[in-house]
Amino acid sequence: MHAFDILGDPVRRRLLELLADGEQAAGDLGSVVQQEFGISQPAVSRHLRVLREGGLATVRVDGTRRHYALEPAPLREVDAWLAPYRHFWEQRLDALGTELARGARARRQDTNPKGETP
Amino acid sequence: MHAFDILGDPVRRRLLELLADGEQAAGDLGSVVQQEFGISQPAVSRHLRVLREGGLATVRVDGTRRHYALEPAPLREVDAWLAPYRHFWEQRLDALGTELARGARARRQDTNPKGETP
DNA sequence: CGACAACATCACAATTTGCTTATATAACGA
DNA sequence: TCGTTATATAAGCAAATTGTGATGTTGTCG
Repeated sequence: MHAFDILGDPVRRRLLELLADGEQAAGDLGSVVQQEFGISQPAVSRHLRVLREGGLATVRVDGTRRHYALEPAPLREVDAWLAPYRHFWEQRLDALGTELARGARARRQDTNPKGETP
Repeated sequence: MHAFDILGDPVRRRLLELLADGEQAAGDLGSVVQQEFGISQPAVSRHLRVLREGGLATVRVDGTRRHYALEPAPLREVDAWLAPYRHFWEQRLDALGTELARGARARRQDTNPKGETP
């Protein structure tokens, strides 16, 4: 299953948002998501499984608890897929952005002269 | 339908890739995608409809042709959703990246090389 | 040992999705 | 006007997804 498919579900997106703050027990993730979406515990468990199988989360077993952690690699791929479109909303920055991502370590001395925020 | 749902389909992702190069007639998009995925014309038409209804593409009618163009706004939202995760793979670059996004104005000299009007 | 807690899996129903074939619509050109 | 081209819509079907209630499976603890 492609990362985009996995991200298609709002429950799973929420789970990933929760995981962005760091490792969380399945039960803790569950209570949040069950409340917010009105779904059952097995439903949450299934979503967690999809995240696992899609490589978006890893589990650490600790006694009877399962601690889930974010695995960023697939998100990175999504980010990479998005790269060619980024210039549509960052038109004048993409050239420099590419360079940046490649490792050019900024010989910047005059960045953001007007101090603007988008 | 959320942008992530729309991006979940490989045919639609391919269509967007083709549209990244600029406006394309439905037929041209179709011939590429039909060949690559072995699907029929109605199938492609349906995918184009999903892109339209999801706000990812717009159509310009020209006689019997329909020219599709990319509408980047939803992709931008996806990009924004991804932002909180980006530091997982760009740890030492994100500070500069932020600064960049805020208005650093690249010494660009090659804008709009083909002289196209949007 | 026995009961409870934390999670996973099973079995099945309801939707949803994506494809195909057939057909409709509309503009063009002879 | 008629046939052709370009594209969309409709009808029907198969497969995948997501949910629920029931039931496992392991640890933990008194």
